[in-house]
Amino acid sequence: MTRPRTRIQQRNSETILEAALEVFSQQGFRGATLDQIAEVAGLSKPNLLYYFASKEAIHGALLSGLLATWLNPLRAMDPDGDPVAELLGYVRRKLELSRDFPRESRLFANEMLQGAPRIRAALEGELRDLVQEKSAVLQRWMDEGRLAPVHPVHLIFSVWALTQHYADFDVQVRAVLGKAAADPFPEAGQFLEVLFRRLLEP
Amino acid sequence: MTRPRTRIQQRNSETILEAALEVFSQQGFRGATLDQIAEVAGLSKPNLLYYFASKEAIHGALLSGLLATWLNPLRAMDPDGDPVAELLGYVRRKLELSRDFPRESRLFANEMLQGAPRIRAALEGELRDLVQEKSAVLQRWMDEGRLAPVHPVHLIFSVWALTQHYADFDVQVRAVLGKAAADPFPEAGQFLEVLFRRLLEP
DNA sequence: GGATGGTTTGACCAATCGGTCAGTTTCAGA
DNA sequence: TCTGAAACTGACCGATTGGTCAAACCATCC
Repeated sequence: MTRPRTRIQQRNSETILEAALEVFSQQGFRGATLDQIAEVAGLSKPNLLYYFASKEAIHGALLSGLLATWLNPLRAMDPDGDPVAELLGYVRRKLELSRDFPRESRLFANEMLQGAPRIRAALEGELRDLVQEKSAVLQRWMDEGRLAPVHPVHLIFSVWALTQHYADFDVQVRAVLGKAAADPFPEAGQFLEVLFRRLLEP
Repeated sequence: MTRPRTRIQQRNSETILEAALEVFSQQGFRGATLDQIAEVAGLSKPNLLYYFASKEAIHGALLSGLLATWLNPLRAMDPDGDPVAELLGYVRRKLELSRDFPRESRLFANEMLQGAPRIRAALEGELRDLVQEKSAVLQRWMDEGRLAPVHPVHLIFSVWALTQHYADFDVQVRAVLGKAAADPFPEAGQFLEVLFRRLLEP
């Protein structure tokens, strides 16, 4: 919450968070060490702790704001737009997040695997409320016959699962597709569009 | 690989692996400690190391065999069966794995998030080969007009993503659905059947 | 009862963990 | 150029880590 004031504070805080994201997203909270983060950041360990009070504080700084970024694409789904186009747009934006911010996705996944000890409250509050709100919109679209009927909450789950898979299980995806296919995301985008069109077009 | 001989060895080996699964699946390899595992197992730490040479050995014993269990449902997909029924059967069996063995799923997910350092070879070998084989079957079914055309490998990815999501992100699923819905799996099963029917029925 | 081999443990080890602190270096503004 | 605050560091701390080891325990068969 503390706003960096000087240029040095600004730069070093960002450097530390960037390095911490790299390490936390791969090792999880307990598996990551301050020495690793310091080395990646190119700073000394005491210097890290000059900018952040503790390991927990660095992790917390990364997590806070992450959920918001994560939910923005869903929030942007317009109740007054065209149902299929709106949902396909949501899927596309979510997939772009997986492509452009895979480490953030893995940080989130790590937190989930550990039982979400640090963001459970946000899950049961902010996240739940938004899903309920958007589920109601989806349900209305289905009632109006503009979207094929399906369980709206599980529909949202399916968007999350299908898009995050390409970030969290990136190694597996690339291992299966082989080294020939450099970038799996264009294909994934096409596949997901087909999937959700067939699922949802009335 | 060492086969337990006496009854005590049998029992304690199983107890240790059971406890290790509990801890590794939640904390990841680096985050887990032998003390935690020993406490969960109800054994002393030196006694753990009497049965397994090292922490790495315990983790390795869990991972080996896991991939096989994980791929069995896909392996069981019959090239001579009815296409839609075969794939829906695969989805159902995979979802049952998520329901009955969520810790194994999370152990696997943890390994993926870390870049699969210990099973990368198996991913690029055994896993890749099986997916290629089954993709060819799916492609043939599509060519024969018995399955709607779609990228076969990404189709398999989608089965993995959608089913494993209910194990790996269990906390999130339950947080969103609220405490009212005790068991999300029946609904999930129905949703996935609808999804794959609409996607694949010609 | 004694011998034997599998089983268990308390005490211990070096290495690493998150974190502290006294003190030094660097920088911005007057 | 001086000065005070900001930035940085080496050395260090107690706790925890994975792992070792000699000694003790225990069940079984003679």
